[in-house]
Amino acid sequence: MSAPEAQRSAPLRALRPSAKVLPEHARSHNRSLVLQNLYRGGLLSRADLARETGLTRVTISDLVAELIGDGLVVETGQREEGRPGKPAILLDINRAGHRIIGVDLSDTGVFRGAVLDLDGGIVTRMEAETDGAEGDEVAAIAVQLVRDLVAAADAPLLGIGIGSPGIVDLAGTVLSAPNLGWSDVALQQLVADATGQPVVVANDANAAALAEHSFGSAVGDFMLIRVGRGVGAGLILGGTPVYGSRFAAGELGHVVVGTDGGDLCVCGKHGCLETWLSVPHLTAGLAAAPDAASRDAVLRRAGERLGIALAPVVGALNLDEVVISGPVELLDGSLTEAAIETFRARTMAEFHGDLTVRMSSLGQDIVMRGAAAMVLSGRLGVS
Amino acid sequence: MSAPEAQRSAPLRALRPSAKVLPEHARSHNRSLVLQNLYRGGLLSRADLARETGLTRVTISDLVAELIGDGLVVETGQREEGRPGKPAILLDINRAGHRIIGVDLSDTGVFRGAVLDLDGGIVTRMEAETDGAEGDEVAAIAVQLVRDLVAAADAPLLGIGIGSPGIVDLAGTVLSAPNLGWSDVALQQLVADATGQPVVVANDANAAALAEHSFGSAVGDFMLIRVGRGVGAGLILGGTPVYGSRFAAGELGHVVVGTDGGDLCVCGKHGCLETWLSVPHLTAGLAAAPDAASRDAVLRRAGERLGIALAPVVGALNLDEVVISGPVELLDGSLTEAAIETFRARTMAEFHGDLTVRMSSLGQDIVMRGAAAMVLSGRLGVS
DNA sequence: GTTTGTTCGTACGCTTTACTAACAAACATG
DNA sequence: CATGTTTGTTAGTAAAGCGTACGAACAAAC
Repeated sequence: MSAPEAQRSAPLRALRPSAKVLPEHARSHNRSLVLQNLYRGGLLSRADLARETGLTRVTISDLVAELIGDGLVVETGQREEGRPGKPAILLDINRAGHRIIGVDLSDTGVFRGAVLDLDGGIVTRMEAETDGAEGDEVAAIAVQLVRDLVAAADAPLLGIGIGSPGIVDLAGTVLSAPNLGWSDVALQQLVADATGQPVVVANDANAAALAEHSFGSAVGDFMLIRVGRGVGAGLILGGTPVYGSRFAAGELGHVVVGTDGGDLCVCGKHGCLETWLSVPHLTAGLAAAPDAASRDAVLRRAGERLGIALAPVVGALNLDEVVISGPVELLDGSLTEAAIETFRARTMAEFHGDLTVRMSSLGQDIVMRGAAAMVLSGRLGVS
Repeated sequence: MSAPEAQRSAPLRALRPSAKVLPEHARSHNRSLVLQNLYRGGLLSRADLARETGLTRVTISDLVAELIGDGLVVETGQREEGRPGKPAILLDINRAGHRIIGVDLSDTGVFRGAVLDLDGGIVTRMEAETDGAEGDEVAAIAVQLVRDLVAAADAPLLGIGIGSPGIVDLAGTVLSAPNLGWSDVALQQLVADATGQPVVVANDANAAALAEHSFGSAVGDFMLIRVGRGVGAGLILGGTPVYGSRFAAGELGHVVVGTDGGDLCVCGKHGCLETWLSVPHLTAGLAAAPDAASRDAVLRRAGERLGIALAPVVGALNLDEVVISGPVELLDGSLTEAAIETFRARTMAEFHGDLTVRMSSLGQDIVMRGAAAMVLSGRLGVS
């Protein structure tokens, strides 16, 4: 869900400077590998981990000892099985011992946040009305919400994740978010200073995509289309989010779709994807429709436009899946069906026929949970 | 340039199995790091490399000794400068001591190959007519061409790179290339068995994109559009090629563009990108045009369609650059101009205004040179 | 009840890797 | 000629993972 405007001089993403790699980096990679296996499967023994990772039992024991020392892993008892041999000591991530804070700044008029457990489950919810505030004022509201959440956490925090609208660079600075009146707001720094916790900030659609990747059922390469006040997308290729050279990847809302005009958009163009698909336009269209059939036509038209926009992107990237996130009552059903039909009619089944298009199952909390997934990914290397 | 059909049950790209990392992997990474710096800058001393990479002089000396032992690096004499201190011994990649073989199978009726030096310069050219052969027969022609090139090489080979039309998986098997009558042809294995050399096979558009990345002026994230008998694309994000989940990334030729119909395509749909942009369609359109003005209109219409197709892709990925490769007399000029204009009219300048669209400067040899770049990348880690 | 085989986790020593510290060689400058 | 600088190399050290070996704990077979 993106802002209609962004600053022209956004910094270029630094090209991978090809840094040296030391053995200790390998160590930290293997540490993450252990955590990933524990995170997914859970309840594995050291010997299981050795088999799973290819590392030796000795190395695994060493890594696990380190992780237990850091409080990230706990022994949860013995495996009770009728197998011969010494019974295994089961390990798991210290799920009860840590919490994550996830915040969603993308809603209109309200900031939503939560204390989450390591599985993305919500422990405590909080909201803060923004009352049309802008700039520093609304930033202060966000910081206060995070402070309240930190105070409400019932276990040590792993970190704080924030999904913000607009363009966000890799340092967690919101380069531009017109809806909040933000321009070059160093949100990550701001919240880190206020709480002393590790903070990750990313675009809300990217966060949502990560949630679908971590907690939803998305596998492989996929794009998440987020429909709300605007239209934005988050993209995950090979397990890694795509940010774009100027951090504006997924800014699809103001791309013109089709060659037959369309409504005038706030950006000045006609036929932007937002003029077909955004929630305000959809609800307006539905309200103006006299009967059920024409309401269905509104939804189908929007779905068709989505399919038209998807075709070249899926063609270029050969995606596995497109996930749609937003109000179910609007998006599920005719709209999604029309999108699929249109997409299929416009691409070659041999290349892209196995693409699946579906609604997200994560509902309203998708950004908060995605923000939590960002923390998991950053702190544990779990993806 | 891709095949109109591909098999339906293409294998899914294996998802990163999250392998363990050993210190020796770090070593090989640092080895590549040294080679990359030498490859680009050239003529650096060990101390220079240490400063450049952040590794110590000791480690660099060790790595360089290994690389000299492998014949990949040579000392090229002392630096003659009026600086105090011991004069530096300059190093460079052993450019004269190695050759690469690059092959382009994407042309109609002829396979083109070359012996190249490490900078992508062409030392010896060869061609082989295919005379409409198909299947195993045409594969044998390709293998023989490679054999002849190997025999013609005047220095030890670093490896063999092949750019093939169609869908190619990571193991170098051509899953599908209708123009050649290929289906599941293990080309890499075939050529490796015939020559005993390291072989890399990839889609021709991906190879071309890599050439533009390595030898051309493309920086950052970009897409290369290859216009020939068909239309295909190669995509490089963050310095790495994008293959797609079923290796069909870049298969844009049979995506329908626009919402106002279009000519009937061989695939059965109307208005595929190929029906606007491919060389056969362009030349046919130009031949049918009565005067210069209407010939220009043909080119502009094609450019517009390209711009329409580009808009959602660039929007989703926030690319820096789009490079077009193909017959200059058709593509450069009105067509490219129209593509740029159309693209700008359909996206937000604030997000994607700094996109550049231009012709490739690598000409006809782009695929062969890209194939050589694949070898460089695979064998030296140079990208 | 004992033996056998299996599995688990750990102790020890070794190899690889890159680092720090120190030093000789070679040059410019005063 | 003495001094300072830069280069490349020679030790010795710390980290990481491996292979081997071993004790502990259990099931199954006799």
